[in-house]
Amino acid sequence: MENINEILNLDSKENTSHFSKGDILQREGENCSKAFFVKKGLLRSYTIDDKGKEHIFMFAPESWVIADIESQEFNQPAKLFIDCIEASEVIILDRSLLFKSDLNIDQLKNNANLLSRRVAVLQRRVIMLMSASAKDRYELFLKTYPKIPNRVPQRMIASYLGITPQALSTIRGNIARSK
Amino acid sequence: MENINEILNLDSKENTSHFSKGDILQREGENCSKAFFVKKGLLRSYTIDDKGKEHIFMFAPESWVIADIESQEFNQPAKLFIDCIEASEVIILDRSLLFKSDLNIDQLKNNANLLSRRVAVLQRRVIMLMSASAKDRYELFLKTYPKIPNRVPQRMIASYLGITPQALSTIRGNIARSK
DNA sequence: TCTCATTTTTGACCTTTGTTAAGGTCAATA
DNA sequence: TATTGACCTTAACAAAGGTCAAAAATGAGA
Repeated sequence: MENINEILNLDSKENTSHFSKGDILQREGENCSKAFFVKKGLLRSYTIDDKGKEHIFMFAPESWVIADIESQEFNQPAKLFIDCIEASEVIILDRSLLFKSDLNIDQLKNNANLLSRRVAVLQRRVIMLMSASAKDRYELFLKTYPKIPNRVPQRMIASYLGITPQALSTIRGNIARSK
Repeated sequence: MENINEILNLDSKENTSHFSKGDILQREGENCSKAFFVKKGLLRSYTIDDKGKEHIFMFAPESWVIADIESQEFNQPAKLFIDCIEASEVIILDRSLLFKSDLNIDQLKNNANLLSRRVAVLQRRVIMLMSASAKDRYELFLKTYPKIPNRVPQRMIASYLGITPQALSTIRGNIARSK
């Protein structure tokens, strides 16, 4: 993702927005033609279900792009909230840039590569959710995102893994005890 | 996905391969530089875990493309098996076509759209796996893929939903009884 | 430092789903 | 017809994870 700035013809100094911890960049139900490139800090996207429970869909630390691609793709109001876990510097990208502007061939190819990456990550996540126990999912998460756990409260990790904070606490207890 | 043939500069008559029910197009561990466009029939991709249990990652009926994008993206041997649930006619696409050949801008944009669709579908699946009960997942599956259930044994639907065939049978029993 | 709110841990109990095993249906075929 | 094998259903029991509640730990502000 290193040259996303170039890809999108953005001068990062001019286009950077600053947000505080807890600021909400996108709410469920809003129009969501935007994507967010994280220069600094940490964002997350999540849904809230019927029972008011949060389900974290992804974390976006430095240099990641985060957006509600499903809703954008089908021209629907946002299904995901996006907010700041830490104070963050963000470049707001208009989604239309990705497809409708006059990008050159290399830019488009790079674009396709970014999307392929995203598909790859999601493929892994689906398989993990289907086949692995909560404990295995937690350990895989620690391996895959070694820098995130220290920056995120445990209840959010639990939410990302699809379990309750209590279950995660128990799992951590078991792991610690068995060492 | 209607004009994928055109996108990939393929003459479908010359490039179509025929397979029988049960034929395996890709095995775990193989090189997987290929993708498969289904002209007719039904394919599936799946993993087999440590305990020998199958986990179906996706179904691909007519006009879908199926491939192990994760492994391709990271240049690894295939993690997924791909085989035929029904006798099928398939166009075998070389993955390199998607990025390395001299595609024009429109083709590349279409390409990006296909990938966005895929991301969108996977986003929905992840959220579903994290937040919905097995019964809700089954009912959503029926709504989302109304044509597939009749063509697929129930144990495969169970495998796609991430539950055992017995659990699915019980759920179906409950649904039938409550009507 | 003290306080208050938030987060994490722990435990008792419950629900959902997995496991194992048995029996039933149906189609292909000897 | 009898047999085989794949698939589906049912049920008893086990295990994983959820729910509820309360205590302990942590942390940000005054």
